[in-house]
Amino acid sequence: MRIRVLLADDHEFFRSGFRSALETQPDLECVGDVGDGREAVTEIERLRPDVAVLDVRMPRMDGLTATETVLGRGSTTRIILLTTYDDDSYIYRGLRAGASGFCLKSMPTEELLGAIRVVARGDALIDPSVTARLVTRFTDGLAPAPAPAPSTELDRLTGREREILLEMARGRSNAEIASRLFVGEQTVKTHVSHVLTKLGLRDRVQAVIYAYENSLL
Amino acid sequence: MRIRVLLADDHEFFRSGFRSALETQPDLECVGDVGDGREAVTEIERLRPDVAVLDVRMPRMDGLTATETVLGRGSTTRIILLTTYDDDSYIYRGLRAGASGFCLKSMPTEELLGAIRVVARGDALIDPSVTARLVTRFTDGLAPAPAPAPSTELDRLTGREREILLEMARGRSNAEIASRLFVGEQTVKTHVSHVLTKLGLRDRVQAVIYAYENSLL
DNA sequence: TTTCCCCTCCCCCGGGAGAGGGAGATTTTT
DNA sequence: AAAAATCTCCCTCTCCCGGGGGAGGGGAAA
Repeated sequence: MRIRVLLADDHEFFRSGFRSALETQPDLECVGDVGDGREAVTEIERLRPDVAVLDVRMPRMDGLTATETVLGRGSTTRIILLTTYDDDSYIYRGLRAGASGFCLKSMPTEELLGAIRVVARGDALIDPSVTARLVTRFTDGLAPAPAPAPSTELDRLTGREREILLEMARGRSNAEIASRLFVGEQTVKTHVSHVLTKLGLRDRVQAVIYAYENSLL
Repeated sequence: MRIRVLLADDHEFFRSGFRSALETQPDLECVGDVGDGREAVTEIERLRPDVAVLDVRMPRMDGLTATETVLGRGSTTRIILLTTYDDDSYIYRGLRAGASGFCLKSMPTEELLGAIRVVARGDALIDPSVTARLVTRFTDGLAPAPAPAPSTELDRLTGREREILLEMARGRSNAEIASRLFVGEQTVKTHVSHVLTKLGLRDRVQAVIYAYENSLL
């Protein structure tokens, strides 16, 4: 039985190039290719492919949301997410959504085809550049968590955590925050960790960006 | 006489897909494809194609610089620049450089092939969605004028350093910046150090704040 | 009362960040 | 032709950051 693959990418050339690469492989079969995330959801549920290769960034619905949608509805299709550059924040959300693989588009053709076989047999494959820390976070934080409402995210922070976030956003180090708030640096670090985890951010740099983008400053 | 086309893009799939699409067209001919900007310059000057389709983002030299280079040297090759989504900041520079077309990679194949014919006969073509963003960029970029305020410090930075600053401001790690700009991580660290020193900042967190406070984002 | 949640603090550990130094290549300026 | 600037990459070293895991006290809800 050949591995049935669905491809979703908004670049037509990428799709056609991928298709021809798949057709050279006796054990792989491309059952369809679509150009946006909503079509991807529809086709995955209609065709039930073994593996779906989704671009992270697509019109109408991105690959992450598409992954959350189909897996949230109980689909057994394995998902490989494709991204152009390694952006950890995408990867985190993608893995939480239940994606089995995360690859770079610049990856050589053979490796990409190999990745499809890997996830088709049930294994997970993450680009080496992403590390074990994301995997471990994935395995224990594995609540479905499908709807990341933007305004609700902030409410999940406690009062102290919001304070810490604002201090971070002003560019202060943990030690500085600690002395300003009259607590130990360890305490600050704990709060910082919670803030990052709850908001799905990687480090304090992204926390600063979050604060500015959400008009907290 | 067939229209002779040169293609430059760092993604192998994209190039091969594009080539096969071109081969189905009796009036178009792909005279070469290259994977980076410098090769593009070399090949444009050697092969003198009618149209060159250049990805904006490529290793060694980006499509914009390549455009500026070849057109600055008097080449008559028409340039179509390809962009993905998020690099609107480059559009303006691309048009100034004298590019004849500006298209999104997600554009349907037929339209892209049509665009080649359009620019080959001397007309200009800009993707509608690109135009839209260009307009909004103009309209809300009018009020603040040429921004004389933050100039003194900022223009002490070299071009590369400004690029690095923007990358930092988007929350990217040194490794991510390195892969996006196709240079080594050591190089990025050097630039980052220079940026911090020149702007009198302590770390990249403060660099992000600087970028937001000075409306660089 | 028991069970949470919040705030506080501790340890260990890996990895990234940034300083400081040097060096080669290319291009531009002088 | 020589000097300066820019971009690239290498090394070592220190320090902060963030994850994992654990723990105690206090207040609020069950």
